[in-house]
Amino acid sequence: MRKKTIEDYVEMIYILQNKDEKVHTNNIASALNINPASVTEIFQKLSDDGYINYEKYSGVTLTAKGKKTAVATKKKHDTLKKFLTILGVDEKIADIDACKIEHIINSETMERLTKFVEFVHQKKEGSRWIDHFKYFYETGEYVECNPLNEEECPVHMSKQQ
Amino acid sequence: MRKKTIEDYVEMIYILQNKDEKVHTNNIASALNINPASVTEIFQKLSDDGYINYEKYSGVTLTAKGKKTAVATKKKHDTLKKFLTILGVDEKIADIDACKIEHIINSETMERLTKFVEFVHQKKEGSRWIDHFKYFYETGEYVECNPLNEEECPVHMSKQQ
DNA sequence: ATTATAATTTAGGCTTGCCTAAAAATTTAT
DNA sequence: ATAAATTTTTAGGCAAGCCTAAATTATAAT
Repeated sequence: MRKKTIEDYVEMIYILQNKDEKVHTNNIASALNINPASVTEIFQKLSDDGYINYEKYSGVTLTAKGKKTAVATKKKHDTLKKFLTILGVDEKIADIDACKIEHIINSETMERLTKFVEFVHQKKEGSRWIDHFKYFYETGEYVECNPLNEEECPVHMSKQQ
Repeated sequence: MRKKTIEDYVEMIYILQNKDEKVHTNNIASALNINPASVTEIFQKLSDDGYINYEKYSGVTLTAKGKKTAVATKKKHDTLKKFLTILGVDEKIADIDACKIEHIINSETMERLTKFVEFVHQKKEGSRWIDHFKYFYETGEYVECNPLNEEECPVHMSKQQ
């Protein structure tokens, strides 16, 4: 599996913290599929860098800095996932890809994607072209509906019936 | 800078090969901003893995396998870049992000993005909602044009004048 | 309270992808 | 054709991110 970034760990601590308050070596180890001994090293590092409060044999909690990073990362993740889902990517795959892309994407790019998701969620026109896109994806045919005769557009017909 | 993948190297060899036929240690080193000594190591590895033909002190050329990988990677890159550009991401940033995403993105996701780009390039309706998106991005306002009165839509008005 | 079990940490090791410095081969200039 | 300059390779080193095995600490069961 891919090497994990600081963001991966902080994000996962954040997620687990909402269940258990204190997060332990083993939780992270099994959640991220790595060896507990490695988690100890990582805890040490995250602590040095000010992301977590760590004392041996007790669990860890996020610092303010850690939480900020976690929230930002999770937000990116969620937006990316939504975005990919809009394009029709399977939810599981969207999740996996979001998890990779969230660490490398430029912030301007992220902003655009975020706006795109917002835009599409404004419904109406959004859903209109999305339907066309899906039809295009499935059939390869690019159909344009006449605004004056939208009811006759094959893309929308099935939905309205 | 980020660690490079096999794909990075193969892709760059492919690009340089179109200019010079034989690609040398130094070309790659300066193009990818790493040490020539490191390129030698990488050449050895790529050769072992069957991506290039390599003989010491002579340059390298791509094998069929190498070329296939290169073309596929470059195609992904170009599509991703186009895709981001459609969303309004600055071209330079789009290039950088494409270069990162191309190595990690799932093939199903890539397929969707590809179709999306094709779809948008079918013009007409594509450009219609894209204009709306841009307007939304810039003003924060979601404006919907009445299909019966499209000429009056503030988003399109400026374009038509 | 003692023992057994489980969790955590330490210690040491491996691989990958880079680096620098020095050696070797090749190319260029005279 | 030889010397100088350049390119390429070799050798050795380093940090990151993981691992296993063994030691330590904490927890649970009797």
